[in-house]
Amino acid sequence: MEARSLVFKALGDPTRREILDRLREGDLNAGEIASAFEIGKASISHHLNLLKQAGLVKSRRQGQQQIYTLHTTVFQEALQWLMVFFENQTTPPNPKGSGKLGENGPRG
Amino acid sequence: MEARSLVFKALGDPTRREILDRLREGDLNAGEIASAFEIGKASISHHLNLLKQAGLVKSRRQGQQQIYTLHTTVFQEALQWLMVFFENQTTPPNPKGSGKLGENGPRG
DNA sequence: TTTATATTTTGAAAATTTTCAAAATGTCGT
DNA sequence: ACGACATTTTGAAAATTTTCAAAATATAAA
Repeated sequence: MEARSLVFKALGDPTRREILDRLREGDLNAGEIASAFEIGKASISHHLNLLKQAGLVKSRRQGQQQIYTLHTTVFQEALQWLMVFFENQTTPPNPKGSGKLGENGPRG
Repeated sequence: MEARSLVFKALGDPTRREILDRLREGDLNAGEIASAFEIGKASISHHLNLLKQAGLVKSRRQGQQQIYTLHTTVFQEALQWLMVFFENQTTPPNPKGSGKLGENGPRG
């Protein structure tokens, strides 16, 4: 599947977002991640695999354990894609400027 | 379902992303949107409904037509959520700074 | 009110996702 | 090689999503 769908689909699940959230505080192995949830290990393993396919996490083996880390590059790409929705948006034909771009519009 | 999952799930489908992309250039009615895709009108109506539930678009009636518009507030919230993954991330224990934040890190 | 146009809702099939239990794989310590 | 532990893969059930055709709804025009 295309990279962008994989990323947004991965982010569309609360369990997977919580996994990412926990990884922000530091790397975790699969067991540590699994024990934070009610669902089984196999299910977590599946979620981890989706996150990996999306490029949102990387994993490395350390002895018996598989250690998962956030991989921020893909987050940035998703971020950029979202930002284009503001920066490149042609001015709509609505009455009264709809350019809700924050304090400074596109290009300052 | 929670707002955040709705938004990311909505963005996880290529058809829905293309709908959003087309709406960037200006408002469109349901028929105009549907005719840009191979799939049936009922299916597009369903996608539009999901986008609406996610808050990514709004619709208004104009005569017989239903006109769809981008609603950027929710984009910004998704954007913010993603940004927190950089700004609030505790420095990882990896060797050599992993703060891949672009030219200027968080807080300049 | 009848007819036409635009869109949504309904009901159902096909496809995908989530989950679990059990089996398989990989690594470590003996 | 063997047993214990950590994790993934497999096979299958349950739940959700995507799609379509047909019916229903809403507005407009005659």
